[in-house]
Amino acid sequence: MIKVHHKEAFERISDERRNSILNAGIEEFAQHGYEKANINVIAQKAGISIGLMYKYFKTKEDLFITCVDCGMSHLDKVLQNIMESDDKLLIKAEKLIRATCSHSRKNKNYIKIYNEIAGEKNAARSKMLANEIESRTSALYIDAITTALEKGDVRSDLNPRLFAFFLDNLLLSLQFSFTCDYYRERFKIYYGIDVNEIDDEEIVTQLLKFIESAFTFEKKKSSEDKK
Amino acid sequence: MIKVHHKEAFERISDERRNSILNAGIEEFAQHGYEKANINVIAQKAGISIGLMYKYFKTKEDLFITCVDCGMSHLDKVLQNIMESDDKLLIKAEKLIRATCSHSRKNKNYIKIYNEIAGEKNAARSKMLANEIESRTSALYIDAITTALEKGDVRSDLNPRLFAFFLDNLLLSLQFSFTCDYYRERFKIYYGIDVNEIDDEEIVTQLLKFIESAFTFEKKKSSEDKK
Amino acid sequence: MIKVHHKEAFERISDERRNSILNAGIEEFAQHGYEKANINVIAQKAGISIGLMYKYFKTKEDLFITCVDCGMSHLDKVLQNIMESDDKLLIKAEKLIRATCSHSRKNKNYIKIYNEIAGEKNAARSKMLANEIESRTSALYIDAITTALEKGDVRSDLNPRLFAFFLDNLLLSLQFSFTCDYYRERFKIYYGIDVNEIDDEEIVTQLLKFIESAFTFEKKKSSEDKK
Amino acid sequence: MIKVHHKEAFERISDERRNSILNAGIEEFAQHGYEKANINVIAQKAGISIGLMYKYFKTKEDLFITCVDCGMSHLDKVLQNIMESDDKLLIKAEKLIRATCSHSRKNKNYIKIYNEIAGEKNAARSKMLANEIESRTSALYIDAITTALEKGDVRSDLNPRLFAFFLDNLLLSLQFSFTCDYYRERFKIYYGIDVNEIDDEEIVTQLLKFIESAFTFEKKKSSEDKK
DNA sequence: GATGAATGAGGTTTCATTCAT
DNA sequence: GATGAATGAAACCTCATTCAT
Repeated sequence: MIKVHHKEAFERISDERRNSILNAGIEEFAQHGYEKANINVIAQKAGISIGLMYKYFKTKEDLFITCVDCGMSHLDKVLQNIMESDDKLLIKAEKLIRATCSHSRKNKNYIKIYNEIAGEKNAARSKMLANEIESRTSALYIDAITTALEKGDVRSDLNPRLFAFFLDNLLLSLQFSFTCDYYRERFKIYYGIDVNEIDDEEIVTQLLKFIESAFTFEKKKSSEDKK
Repeated sequence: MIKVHHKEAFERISDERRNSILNAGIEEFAQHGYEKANINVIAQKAGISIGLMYKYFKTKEDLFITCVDCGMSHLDKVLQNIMESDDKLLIKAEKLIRATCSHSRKNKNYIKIYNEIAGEKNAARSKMLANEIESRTSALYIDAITTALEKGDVRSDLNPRLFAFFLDNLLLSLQFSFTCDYYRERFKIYYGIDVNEIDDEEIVTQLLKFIESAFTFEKKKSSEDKK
Repeated sequence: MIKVHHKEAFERISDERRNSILNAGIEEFAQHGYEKANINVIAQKAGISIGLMYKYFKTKEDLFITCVDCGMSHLDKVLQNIMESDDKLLIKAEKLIRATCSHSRKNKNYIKIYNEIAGEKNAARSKMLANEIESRTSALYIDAITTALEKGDVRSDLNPRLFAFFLDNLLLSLQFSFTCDYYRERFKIYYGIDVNEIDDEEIVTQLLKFIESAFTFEKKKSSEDKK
Repeated sequence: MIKVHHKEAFERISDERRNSILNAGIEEFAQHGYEKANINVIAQKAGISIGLMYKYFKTKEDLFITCVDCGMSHLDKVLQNIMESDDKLLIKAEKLIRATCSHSRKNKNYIKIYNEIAGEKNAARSKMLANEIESRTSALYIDAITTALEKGDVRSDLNPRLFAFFLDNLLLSLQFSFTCDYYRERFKIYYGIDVNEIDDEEIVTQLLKFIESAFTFEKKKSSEDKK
């Protein structure tokens, strides 16, 4: 489904070399952002010649997208695991929050690259990337909520697509707050403490409360609803 | 309080020219991002020579930050208005959501610039920008929630700083979804419809539900907690 | 005799302003060298507008030459005083050495400007400057030596013009060693101590010995010449 | 011992190209001085692209210093040869003077570059360059004089470091007088004839006299000291 | 006379991409 | 397949000089 962004040659190389290239690329793109990342440096870090790099990827952009795909597939696996269980929605939510915390702390570069594409200025590329990255996740969330809705596990008046969207927004922002410079500083301003000096438990608890209530609370219809 | 990032000469010019420069800068930075934005183009759009541009700003970075400050002050005024009222927290929240929608639709470039700094890779600059931009907003949110907490208007077991943080995360993500290419596409994937082809009312309603419940719901302690 | 390098207007201004301009120019040119010196900065330091600066001088070059002339005239006065006395050559030499030391220590910027023109790359400008600056000095030296030669005060086989040249070379190098970065470091390498941490007496004594002998020694022709 | 100022790539190229670059650089820097020298012109003269130039040198400054080192090493070899002989000091001096004359006439650009660094305004760079360039020479001179002193070949009351310094000053000034515009004109003013229209013999003879006497003469202590 | 805003050519440096070997 | 030397367009920034007021 997802279009590949590398030349054929890239498929014929050893896993070791492939990983070495992807890791070098991810590191460089995460550290400096797309524009300032330097392909020649990536090739050097990966231990291959720049000429060979261009045997594997037609452009810098293709290398970038391939790195993005690689980073995102990691995240995807985590989600997939959680979402395919039989847990109730709120159990899943808790798992998601915990997974978000630990994954963000362990894989900062993946998140940084995610943050980089969140700033993408090119409409066409945005479209392509969003579809590659968000389709599966969004479907998982929407399905889970829809199911919960059918089972009566959540309030009946919620729009599953929008609630899925809100939920992901919260997780997305949290991810960035763990890894990206601006978001980290912003978190510190809100919470008062640097994200690296806290125990995640308080955040998990509070965010879970926030989500849990949002999903389960339902106003009594009777009285007056703004009228 | 906030350090200025322009030379004195910039203060001596006519409002017309100042705005022309800021608008040209905001447009260029919003469209292309910091790295690819071209100072010569900005000068041209603003109708001044490049030499003069450097009489006003020492570096491209300074011009950028000045544009950021300009864009952010607009947003700030909107917030200030809403938050200084006597409304209850949830009324404020509703106003905030509505303001976020309309402001985002009207001032796309400001939001795009905000998105640009959210991707900042330089730690020092991130710190500086976050403090310039988030300090006031966060204080307003935290205060409002704390007050509501004291009045018993919201659930008693919430952490005001974190709930403020979550609230802002939702609004932030919403803003970006209205304006930034990647987020817009992501929104479309979740909601099914492009953000430009919808009426905001459904979003306002749903997000308000989400927030309202999160803030007011309180589980009965006694009975069964999980179990 | 010396061509002026300023516009008429420069002659009509007050001494205070003239000095302020010259001092600002001398400082800037001494500190940064001709190429990197900034006329706008000089005008600022001098407390006048850049427009006015160009009412006084047609070009940066003219301002520079005027500053040079000003600085050199100071040195000239010192020399004139010493050389017009009735002292014997070696007495004059000692006075010259002492004057060189003290003048260099007190008027670093003049010497630095002198050093700047010693590096002049433009042949025509070099010619003009050298004639403005060296003519009088050289004449004084050559005359004094010629006179001493006639009186039998110095060895009979010296060429007065060349010995004057050598003498001035020694004084020139000494001046630079007191003030110019490269020469100062070079002095330190030779002498072992920074020029700012020494008493001049040892230098005066030794240089005087060097010169005195050079001027007065005369090998006996007859006897053994190297044998 | 001396830090290199080029990138590795510069070491891997052919002698022909290396020389072509160095010569182009030396010519440009000698002709126009550091500030006005144009890297693009150097690259063009050397027959390479500007991009490649920057593969060899990180900055204009590094290219300059490399050119300086190259030029200075030539001079060094000449000196080394003369100073390592068993000749008496004055024989060495004569050889030095003659070598200075002929080397200066043949390698004007090296001397012009030397003159350029003698005008260096940056203290740190001055220090570095002086130590790279003057250390060896000064040591050779000081050693030779010290040895002569021990053997009784020179006057017993001279300070070897200062006399070495004076000697080098004379040679330095002579060098510049052969090649640098300002010094050349100054020489003409002193000697009456352009340095390019004379036979060096007179200069050699006279300078040797000057130095010889300075080094060997010793006043009788007893009799009259001044007065 | 005096101002200083305005100009714009020009120089250093970066880096994606090509191609001969 | 693999190399890495080579290219050159493009961007930021400086500053001598002009000129309208």
